[in-house]
Amino acid sequence: MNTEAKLLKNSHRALNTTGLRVTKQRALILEIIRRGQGHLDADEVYRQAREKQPRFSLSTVYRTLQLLKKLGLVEEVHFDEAHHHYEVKPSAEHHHLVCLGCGKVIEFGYPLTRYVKRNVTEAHDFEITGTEIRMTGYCSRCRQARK
Amino acid sequence: MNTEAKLLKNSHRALNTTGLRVTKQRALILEIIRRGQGHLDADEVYRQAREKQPRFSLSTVYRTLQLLKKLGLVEEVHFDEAHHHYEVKPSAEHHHLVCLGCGKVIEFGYPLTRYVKRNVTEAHDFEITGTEIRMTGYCSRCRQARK
DNA sequence: CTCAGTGCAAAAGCTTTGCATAATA
DNA sequence: TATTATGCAAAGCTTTTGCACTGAG
Repeated sequence: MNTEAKLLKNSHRALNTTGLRVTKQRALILEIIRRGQGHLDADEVYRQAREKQPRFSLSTVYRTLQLLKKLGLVEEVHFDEAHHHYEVKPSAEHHHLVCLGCGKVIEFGYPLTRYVKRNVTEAHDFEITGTEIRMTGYCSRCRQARK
Repeated sequence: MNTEAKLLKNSHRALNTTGLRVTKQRALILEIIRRGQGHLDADEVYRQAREKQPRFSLSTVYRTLQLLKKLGLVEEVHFDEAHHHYEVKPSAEHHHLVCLGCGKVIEFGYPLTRYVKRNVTEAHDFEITGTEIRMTGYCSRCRQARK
């Protein structure tokens, strides 16, 4: 079984349930986002997709991203910039450190949701389904460069 | 001393230092953001500004917002939507709860940065200057409506 | 009086939509 | 074969930029 076929099969599990069709484009986008270690924006996904399928369309990227988001397969992440980034939904909670100097994004895990959740839930009568922590600052390299 | 004059005087403290000029527009925007309890986007600031000064320009809103952000007077907040929201920089740390049902934004204070900061700083050799926590979920009203 | 700031209009991103064609189930 | 998904092009938004004019210092 070749790689593409495997991909399609994997994607089936996720897509097939709702009567949605499994297409090469959808499988490819999902794969790109997985490979991408998160933090790809729509345009980067598009560029990579075109390397494999030169006629790949930007609209398809956006439409598929929305679809996958709705299905809960990928997550939209918000940085300081104007556009969104996407990553496959992680099972373990993790957050982001954004360097204001070079733009590098570092992921870090921190098991605080459970803890914070209880407090916030009680205090505001709010059912929490997702948490995103974004910290900004300067990485070691940029700090040295500033001296 | 009338309100406008007071506003201008208050803004002076913040703006005057860098040789920047204190204009009616800048004072007005600052005031709108203060009054707005945070969570205003550029367009809302624009609309409100035009009520006072009909010829107010959108460019001025964007330019001023960037300026105030650079000066550290306002903070840019990222929600699920495509555009940014602004609020006056709070002295005490506080974060956001976004309702996926009705879009309502609830602010909550939580003194966890200090605690998390130390851990993250050490683990990643990263100097943290800002933290934003965004939790999504459903408020009590929307939970009831879903039943 | 000078130069920073403003308004207006035009341009530049990023994202969405309409419609005919291609592909899946 | 019946729809759903795609590609392409055009439209829609939000944000940025250029330039002549206005106003703060």
